[in-house]
Amino acid sequence: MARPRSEETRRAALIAAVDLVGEGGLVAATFSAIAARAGTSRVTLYKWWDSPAALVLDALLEGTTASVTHAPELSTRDALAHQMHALVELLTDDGRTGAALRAVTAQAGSDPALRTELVEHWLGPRRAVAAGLLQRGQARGEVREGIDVEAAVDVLFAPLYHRLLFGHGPVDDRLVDAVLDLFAGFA
Amino acid sequence: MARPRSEETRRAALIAAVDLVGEGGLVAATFSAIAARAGTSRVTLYKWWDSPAALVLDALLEGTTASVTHAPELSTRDALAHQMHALVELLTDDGRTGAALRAVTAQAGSDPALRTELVEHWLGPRRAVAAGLLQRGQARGEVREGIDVEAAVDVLFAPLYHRLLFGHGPVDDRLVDAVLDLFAGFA
Amino acid sequence: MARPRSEETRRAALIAAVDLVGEGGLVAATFSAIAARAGTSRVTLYKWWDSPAALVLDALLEGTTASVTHAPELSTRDALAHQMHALVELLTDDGRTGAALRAVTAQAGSDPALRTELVEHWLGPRRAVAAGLLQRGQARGEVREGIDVEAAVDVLFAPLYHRLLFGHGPVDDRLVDAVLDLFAGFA
Amino acid sequence: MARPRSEETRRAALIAAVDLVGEGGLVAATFSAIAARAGTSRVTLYKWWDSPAALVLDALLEGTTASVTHAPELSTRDALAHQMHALVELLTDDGRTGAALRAVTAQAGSDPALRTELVEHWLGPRRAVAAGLLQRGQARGEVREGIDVEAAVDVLFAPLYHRLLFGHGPVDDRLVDAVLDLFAGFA
DNA sequence: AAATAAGCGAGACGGTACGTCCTGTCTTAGC
DNA sequence: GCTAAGACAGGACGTACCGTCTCGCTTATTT
Repeated sequence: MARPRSEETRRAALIAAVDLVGEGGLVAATFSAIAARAGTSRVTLYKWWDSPAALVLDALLEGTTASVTHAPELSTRDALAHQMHALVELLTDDGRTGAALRAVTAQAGSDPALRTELVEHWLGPRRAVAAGLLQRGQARGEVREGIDVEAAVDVLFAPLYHRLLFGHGPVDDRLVDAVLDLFAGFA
Repeated sequence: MARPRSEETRRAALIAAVDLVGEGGLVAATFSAIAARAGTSRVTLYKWWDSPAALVLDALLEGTTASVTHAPELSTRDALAHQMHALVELLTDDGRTGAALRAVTAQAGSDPALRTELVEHWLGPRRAVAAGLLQRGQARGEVREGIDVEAAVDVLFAPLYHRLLFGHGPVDDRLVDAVLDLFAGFA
Repeated sequence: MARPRSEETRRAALIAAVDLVGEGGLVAATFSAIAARAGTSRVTLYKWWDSPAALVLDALLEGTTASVTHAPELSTRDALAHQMHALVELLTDDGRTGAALRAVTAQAGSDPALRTELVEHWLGPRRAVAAGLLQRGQARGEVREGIDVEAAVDVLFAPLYHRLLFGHGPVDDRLVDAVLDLFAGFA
Repeated sequence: MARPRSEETRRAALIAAVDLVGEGGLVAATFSAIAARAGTSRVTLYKWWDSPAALVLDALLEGTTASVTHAPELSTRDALAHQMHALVELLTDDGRTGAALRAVTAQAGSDPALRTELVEHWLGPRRAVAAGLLQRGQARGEVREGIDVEAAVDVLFAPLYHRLLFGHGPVDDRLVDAVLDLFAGFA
């Protein structure tokens, strides 16, 4: 019995936010700036999102829902490699997504609510996929039984996020191969 | 030929900054708040540091200069374990340092200048030590010859920083052991 | 289609400003102090006034709108005397207005925008009245035809403002009488 | 047993101050700016002057000491006209002096100490000369006996300062003539 | 069809931090 | 003892954004 939320406004906000992050980092993506660019009212943004970072995260999740892939025919190593390469590509592709993810990641360090969201909706699902692959590998005999699966996921993916954040080395396919080469989890 | 910088003021600022980060994250550590707590002038802070994060980093570096250890009698694995455990302890000890490092790390994601400082003065020296251990290990025959040393350092340490940032799992000695167990760099 | 300006806030600012000028001169009437005393936000003041002096001028204009008087039955000399005495009374009455006018007048010397405002909304209307009286006097034959009306207005009123500013002599009714006695404009 | 005050430094400060006032008004003539331009230390300025305005006034007095003229052969009217024209010339000549005087005058409105200085060392001597001329005129029979001499001085000179401050009309020789024409003090 | 309720743009407002400027005081060292 | 150099606390400046608050218009449902 009331007017429904305007989808048009919502999309305009998401696009404006990601654009602004791409141009000037998360600092540039203030509610004021997003509202101005999206042609909406600031109050509307406050109503639907807690912070600019939450808005960017929302955009991020919307833009990359189809990242969970099924490939039963691949070996565990190849499947993991596939997922890692996909992440690398995502982070380095057009810059937009990488910049947005880096911004949100950084902000999460000083915003517990955002961190929870990020872990729950971004990191969690991706970790679950990787953990699933490792467990499937154990069932198949391709992965050692005794390993700490959670730690293994960290060993495989943390280097990528780590370099994304600090920029002390490139995030590329060579890194993925090197990490897999140094991973002692395979049988 | 002029009044020298007040060391007292400087220390008060460092302490106030770290305390504030511990209490309310980097958001709480504004120059205004630091100045108020340290009993100094805001302008003085602007004069000596570029941002609150830079100030916190300064405090961090000052508080942990003696982290580079020599232990030639240890095996490469034990030496690396030692360094990793030391990092874990640092991050979990009183909470202060961990919170500060998390804050600075996060902020580095959206502050290139800070990132440079952080990589140069915090991450760099620690990575150099680890890389040195790995190379010494290669000379000793304890570490495989063909590995990518830089990537190896990432594989070993990134999981710790990763969990520090996202909090999706504990940063403890068990994690260190699990990571070392999954590290395929040893001969 | 938006929240209307708060008249309450506006009045509080005007009162606070005049009070502060009365207590400590225009130096004391900073936007910070006015905001603090009026219980408003500093930013709101910046939004509506260019400077504390402009705010005080606003208050001045608001407080003395009814100064233009009609008295067709008076002679030109008496009408001018009336206006001059009214100004004297205004400047010496409670001290508030005199102090405010002195402050604004002084400030106008180093603030072109304020000077324009002051001339346009304070000095101008009052000069126009006086000039009107003189011209009416010329039509009536009470004032010499050949005089420079603008200069005459200066001769009559400048001494009052001059003494207000420098305080080298009293601004009182005796001065008004003396000035009129020394004015050679009457036929 | 001590180093004497540096005359060189003093002159540099005076020149710098007047220059700065000429360029950007009294607002631009801060102790900081004067010190920087004069190549002296700020503290030295604090030691010798109370405020930038006092410094400018000092320069003003120094530059125009020779303005008191003797001319016994002139009529009272001509002598007064001479003094008034001299003032007009001073205020309009190169702009430097006029700007400085206007600035100091304005500042005097909100600085009692400066006002005292200004009245005592600038306005007072000039008023005394004019008053002296009027009294000499009374002795000679050129000036009416019954007039208020102080008020007369105001009537003659206030219009010049008034226009200088408000800029509502030109300060020129025509004004001087008009004022003298409207002055009813002559016998 | 009208009433109702929420969505929304516009903009005012108090609040807080920003980064800068100047003040007045101080400390140190050179002349 | 004058001076230059510069550190420091303090306070105002003008700006930006935040989060909240009226407003009044628009847009769907729901009686």
